[in-house]
Amino acid sequence: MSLNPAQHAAVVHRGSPLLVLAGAGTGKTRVITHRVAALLDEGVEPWRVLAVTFTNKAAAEMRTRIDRLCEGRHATNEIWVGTFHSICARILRRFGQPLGLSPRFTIYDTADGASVMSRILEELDVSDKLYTPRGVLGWIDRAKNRGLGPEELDRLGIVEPVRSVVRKAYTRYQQRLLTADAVDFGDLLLHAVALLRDATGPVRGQLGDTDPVRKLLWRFQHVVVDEFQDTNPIQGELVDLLAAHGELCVVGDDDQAIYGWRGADVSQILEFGESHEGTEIVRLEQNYRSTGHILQCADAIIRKNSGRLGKTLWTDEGDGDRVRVVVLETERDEARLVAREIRNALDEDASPEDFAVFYRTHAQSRVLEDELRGLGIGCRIVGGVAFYERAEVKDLLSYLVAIHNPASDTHLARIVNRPARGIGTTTVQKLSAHAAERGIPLWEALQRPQEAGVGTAAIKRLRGFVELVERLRARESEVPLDALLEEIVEATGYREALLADGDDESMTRLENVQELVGNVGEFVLENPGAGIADYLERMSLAGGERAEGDRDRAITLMTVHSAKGLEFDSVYLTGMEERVFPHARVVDDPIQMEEERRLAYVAITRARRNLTLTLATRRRIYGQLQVGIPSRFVHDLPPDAVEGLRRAPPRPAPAPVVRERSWNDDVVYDATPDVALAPDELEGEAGEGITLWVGMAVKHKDFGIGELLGWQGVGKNLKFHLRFGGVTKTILARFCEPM
DNA sequence: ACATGTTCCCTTTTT
DNA sequence: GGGAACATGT
Repeated sequence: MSLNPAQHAAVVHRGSPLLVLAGAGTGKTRVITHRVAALLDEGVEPWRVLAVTFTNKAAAEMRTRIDRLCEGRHATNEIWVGTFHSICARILRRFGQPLGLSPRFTIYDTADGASVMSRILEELDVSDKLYTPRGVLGWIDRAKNRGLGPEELDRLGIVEPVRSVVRKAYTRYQQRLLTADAVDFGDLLLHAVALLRDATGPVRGQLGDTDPVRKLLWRFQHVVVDEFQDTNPIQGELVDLLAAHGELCVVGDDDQAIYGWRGADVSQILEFGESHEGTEIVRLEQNYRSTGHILQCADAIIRKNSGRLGKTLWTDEGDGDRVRVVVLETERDEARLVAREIRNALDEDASPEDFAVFYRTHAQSRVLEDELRGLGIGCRIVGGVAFYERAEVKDLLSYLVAIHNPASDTHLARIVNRPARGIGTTTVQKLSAHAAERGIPLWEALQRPQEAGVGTAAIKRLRGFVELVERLRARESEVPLDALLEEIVEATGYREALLADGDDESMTRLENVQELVGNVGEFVLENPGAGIADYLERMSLAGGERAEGDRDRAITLMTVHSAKGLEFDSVYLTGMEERVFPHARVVDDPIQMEEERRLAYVAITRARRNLTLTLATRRRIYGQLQVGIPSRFVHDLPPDAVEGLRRAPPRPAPAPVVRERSWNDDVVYDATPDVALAPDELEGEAGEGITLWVGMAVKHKDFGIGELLGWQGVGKNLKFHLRFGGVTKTILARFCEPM
């Protein structure tokens, strides 16, 4: 298939910055890969091309597709393709020494950072109720996303006394990480930018410059950035630095910006033209993915946002089936419906990989997984409670870190008594305090425990531990990584301890340990000669993406966020209720609501042929039964593109009786035979009641007439969120009357 | 030092 | 409802 005119224009444009506004399903990756291939065909050397993506999956796919396009004509492996974080890691390992980092520095994940921070907060002696490690790290992360140091926190709008605490914590945290030869995610970007920024002094570098970092500034003749709408300011600066002497092409879709909460700044794509002189803008609007009806729904959702660059997707493939909306009683009914339909389709020879089930938050996945597995449908759950967050996995990975990087106190402290070897918290605390006092790494304090005032019994055990770690450390260079891990499992007594315990939980842990060993084995197979550092980097940056082998016979369950960039024949978008999607936490903030709307847009545009939106009128949230009403996004869908949904006729004002299962809303589900559930599959019973909807008028005897914003609870505890003029109140429904 | 009990907060979204 | 962090008892 040849490129359409817009795609072609984006591929061949040269000589000035290029902004490609690529709507969902318009062949964005195609444009990027063709552009890179064209550059190589024109004689640009592969090592002078950089392609940056947001996720590892996208990077892998891009590389594969570039390889395929170039078919051995070019040394495509010399192209730099990677995520922001992996590219920064690469730069810092090579050139980070002036910043105090060794080439073998460790990348700390959020949990590692939190463990460092919790000690710092203890030292600072601040209230652990007011200042939690993750809370303070949140501020630090926001600062880092914008390239701000400890002294510039006021630019975040952070006020006293929090600012002082965060400033002190931030300063100490950076020192602590540096002495541990470690960086966190934010540092990867921050340090790389600092390095490159320093190299752009008054003495401008040039080709042939001997300074390695200045050479780097000249290296890339072409830089291509994917998903540019999700970049944060520091990433924007990084891109500008790397493309300082080359040509920059950014690709993205302002309508798919969904990471504002993480510091991404849509204005970078909105204002790219202004900030980059001579920018050429190309719009991709022809959609090759979805049916017309799906696109009509997507457009109806997104057009309500303000501040868009504005695109309208179109297809010449026809309208296709209508988008379905199915209203169910409870989240279990919802899950059963999804499971039943997919089961039927699979029985008629559909492929599992064509199905995806989306939800707003991970918490919603459990019931769905339950019901799907109940019908024998294999599920692949993306993200969620990660394998790599299990205690046993973290323990073993901590052994790897501690062996590889003796300076990493936090990992050493984690494993010193794991499995239990009689080195208790008192002992570890004494050693830590001693190490901090003398300004030495914990590892050194461990070797001279008598100086820290540790008792004789503990001293003996510590000696055993130190010898154990040293023995394993010696093995690092002698055996392959997977063999080393096996030795760790044995030599530390980890396996023995789990076996001795013998209960179900320990057996599960043992299985996880086996799985980790297997995973490392696979990694070594794919990357012969890889060491601890390579594996750990993959773990931390790839979020531990697991082997895709089990993918074939399984359907995919994931949050809408993780669905970005993917497409499926049939998509189920579940939990389409107010306060679920859109999430309760954003309904009062118009800015966040726009992001939520973009999220809905992303979800809808994932579907190729079939899209089903489901919602439950009652749902358990935190174990509390909540009454739900159809999401505003459901209301926004164009009636002609949708089935299973009709407006209820206006009703006379009903009596103000409010009981459980006491409302219907103005959206009614038309049961069609293949979709309907048998009565015995439904939880609870039907009942008659009144109609409630957001925006309806409700009267209260003291406050007068208010506008209904939402509600919570059931039965006697049903409460209304009401706006009376400028004030909002939450009032028990039984004190109110509908108008 | 470890096992069991209790409370709390949680739920956005993740490189 | 449920997991993790804390507290208490042996």
